[in-house]
Amino acid sequence: MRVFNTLTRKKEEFTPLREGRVGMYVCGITAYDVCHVGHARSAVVFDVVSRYLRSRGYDVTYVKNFTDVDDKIIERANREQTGIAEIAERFIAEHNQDMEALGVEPPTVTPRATEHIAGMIRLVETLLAKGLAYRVDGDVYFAVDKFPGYGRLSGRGLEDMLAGARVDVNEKKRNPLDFVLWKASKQGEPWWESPWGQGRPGWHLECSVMSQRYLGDSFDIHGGGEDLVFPHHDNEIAQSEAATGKPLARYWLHNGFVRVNSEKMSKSLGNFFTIREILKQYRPEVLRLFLLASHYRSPVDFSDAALAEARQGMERFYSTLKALRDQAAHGQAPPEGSATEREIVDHLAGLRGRFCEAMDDDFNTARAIGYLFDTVRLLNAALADKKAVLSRQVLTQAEQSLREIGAVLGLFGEEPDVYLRRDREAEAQKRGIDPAEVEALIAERRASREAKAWQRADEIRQGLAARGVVLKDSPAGTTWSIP
RNA sequence: GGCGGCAUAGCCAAGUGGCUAAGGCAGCGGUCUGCAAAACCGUUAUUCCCCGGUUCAAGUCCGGGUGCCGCCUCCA
Repeated sequence: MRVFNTLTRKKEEFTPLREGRVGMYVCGITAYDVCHVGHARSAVVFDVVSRYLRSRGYDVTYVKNFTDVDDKIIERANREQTGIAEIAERFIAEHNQDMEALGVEPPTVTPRATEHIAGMIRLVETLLAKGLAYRVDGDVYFAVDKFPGYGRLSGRGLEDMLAGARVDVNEKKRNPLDFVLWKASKQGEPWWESPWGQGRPGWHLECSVMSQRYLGDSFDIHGGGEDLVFPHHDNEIAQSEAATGKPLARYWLHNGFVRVNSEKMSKSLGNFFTIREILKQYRPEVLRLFLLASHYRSPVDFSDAALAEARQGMERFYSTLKALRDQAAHGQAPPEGSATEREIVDHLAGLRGRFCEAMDDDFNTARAIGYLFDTVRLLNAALADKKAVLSRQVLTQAEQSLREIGAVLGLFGEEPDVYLRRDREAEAQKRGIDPAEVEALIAERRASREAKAWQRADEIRQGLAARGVVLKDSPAGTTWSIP
């Protein structure tokens, strides 16, 4: 298995510190607002990473934190005349709902910053004792020039950064690039007792403490969005490694951004779509397929057209899954294996290998999904071939293979009938189509067809088609969909 | 200003120097169908932004250019 390591900017062979086990830490959200599609990407990407590692037999400990004390939380709490705990609690609950809806498996541990204040104070004390930090008026800062190799992850040296115009002006800092470990709380801000007075932790500190607490001084994978590379992850490295003298994480993985019209989706730009807003319009797996159809490090452009395309793809998968199941239920189960059956069995036997080959190459979900579509095409061809009746055994095996591999991507988890029904309901609602009316027209058309009144039957079909409703006649009756 | 990334068909997108450049969506032709839809078959990039170089061989490596994006401030 090879993974791209931000630290070296290369794909490297993945070797965990302890055989058979993987410790993974991913930076989670600051709980001050509902999650948008950008958060969904990070969550889905690392969900798939942990699912895949587990499917390869690793015992994965996945830690994802919640930042529940921070300027923005304080700001919102003040605005709403409530406490930061209430705000954090509320948005953590909202986050958890969104993740569950998206089919994201809960991480092994989901620690919160405020549960680890004591550990943070200890880490600051260690850094002070080692002379890597200094105190000013109740604040404690990390002295970046005392840590050789500061900025290694983002690939910038101190000189590079100082040359940049945009550095924080703060009189208290010895070096403009120093960052706060602990800050004295102002009037009305939440605070904890510390050796430096009443204060609160700096943002970077919590991840250093919580990763160490749950995964040890050194662990295998540290992940997050690419915007966290600098300064957050560089600062984590500085704090942790300065304190322990050991490398923090072996592999640093960063997912690319979700864009809107070629711009980063973000709160500050205001160009974001919340997860719940999208899930009103599309099945959760549509969003997952959209996100996983590109490599996790590439940017993806979010748009309704892109989601609509992913929806078509999911429709294709579920239609095949449904066809496999329907035919297995009604099939006559011929005993002898035909040439078509042998071809399918051979193909399925190799599918897992191809899937792993793609995923082993830095979690190439896009390629993996391509292989799944190959399988679908082969199966559809066999299903469409009336001469080649497939045995129940092969049909079931095909369905199981698809589901088993899909599960690693968090796809194909629904019953095909349920998926297709719900998908249609959402689409009907979106377009203001009344299902009862459609059913009534279908009944009228059936009567017309029975009377061979083709003109009226076609009129109904075309009328519905103009509104996006497509009818499909089969020996069992007429069904409808909104492609 | 400093640092970094990306550029592959109408669109999305994979592509680890070497057989015919995955896959999806959309389109077109056909099979099937009363007509359709779905599905299937066929078709859609002599070429991978431009220029130069390395190599027997480059979408893939190197240099230059152009365009887009990100980080350097909270940010997944």
